[in-house]
Amino acid sequence: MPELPEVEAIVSGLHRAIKGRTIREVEVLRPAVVKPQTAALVASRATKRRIEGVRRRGKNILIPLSGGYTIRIHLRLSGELHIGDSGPSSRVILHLNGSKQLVFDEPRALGTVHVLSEEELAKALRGLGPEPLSREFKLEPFVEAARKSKLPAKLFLMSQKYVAGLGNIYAAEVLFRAGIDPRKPMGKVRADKVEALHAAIREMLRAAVKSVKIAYNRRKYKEAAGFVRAVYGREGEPCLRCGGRIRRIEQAGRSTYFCARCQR
DNA sequence: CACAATACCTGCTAGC
DNA sequence: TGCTAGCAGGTATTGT
Repeated sequence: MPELPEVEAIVSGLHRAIKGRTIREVEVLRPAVVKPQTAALVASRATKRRIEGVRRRGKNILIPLSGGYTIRIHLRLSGELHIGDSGPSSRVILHLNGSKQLVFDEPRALGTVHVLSEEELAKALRGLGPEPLSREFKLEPFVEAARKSKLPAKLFLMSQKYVAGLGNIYAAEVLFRAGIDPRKPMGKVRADKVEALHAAIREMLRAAVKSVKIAYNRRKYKEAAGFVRAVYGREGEPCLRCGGRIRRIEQAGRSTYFCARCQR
């Protein structure tokens, strides 16, 4: 379900709600989501620890605890994280003081919850590219990495290596904005288009974070990213720019939507 | 090393 | 109605 803007909205809501609380008990209902760790390890590392904050790195949700360990949650495709009641797809429940509980729901059980030492965390996040909304996301290194890459443009963005946080929807949308064919090897994309891509990533994500936060604050989780969709999920429909048909192709087993006339 | 294929899971929906 | 095929906002691991 979530890409950077959705994760950011979840994180900022949770930060306000649970910072400073203590974890009374950890309930792992589906051990598969903590693999390769065990329920016992996760519980022993997190129980009786204080939550120091909630933050985001790429699509990872990070909850640093007193004592040096950090909870790392990845929602993958269908994970959700909220304060409130558990249900049939709840996989992990963190019981907090003040009779609140933080519930990790994941119908497909692809998402993960781990409790990591500083060293393990560094290793888990190694290889993640810069945060697109931070100063670290500089134009020059991005252009240079692009020039050297043979990956199709869409996979370049999805790899998380050159910029963190884009997923299937935003990768497609941003390529449409920059007028880049998702199949084109990144190294063959003209430099001015790579620059346009860098700008589009920042602009689009900044706007998306803003609107998704507003939507989440109103508990409207469904329509959150709706406004960005110029191409995603619009196979056969007219391109908003030229009127041509939006196409759907498959890349690395995932759907890619684009306008073959506007993206070259 | 780069890159492609596959594994990991379950639920929903469009079309017989 | 009931079944099936296809698809899902992701990434780690395995294979070439």
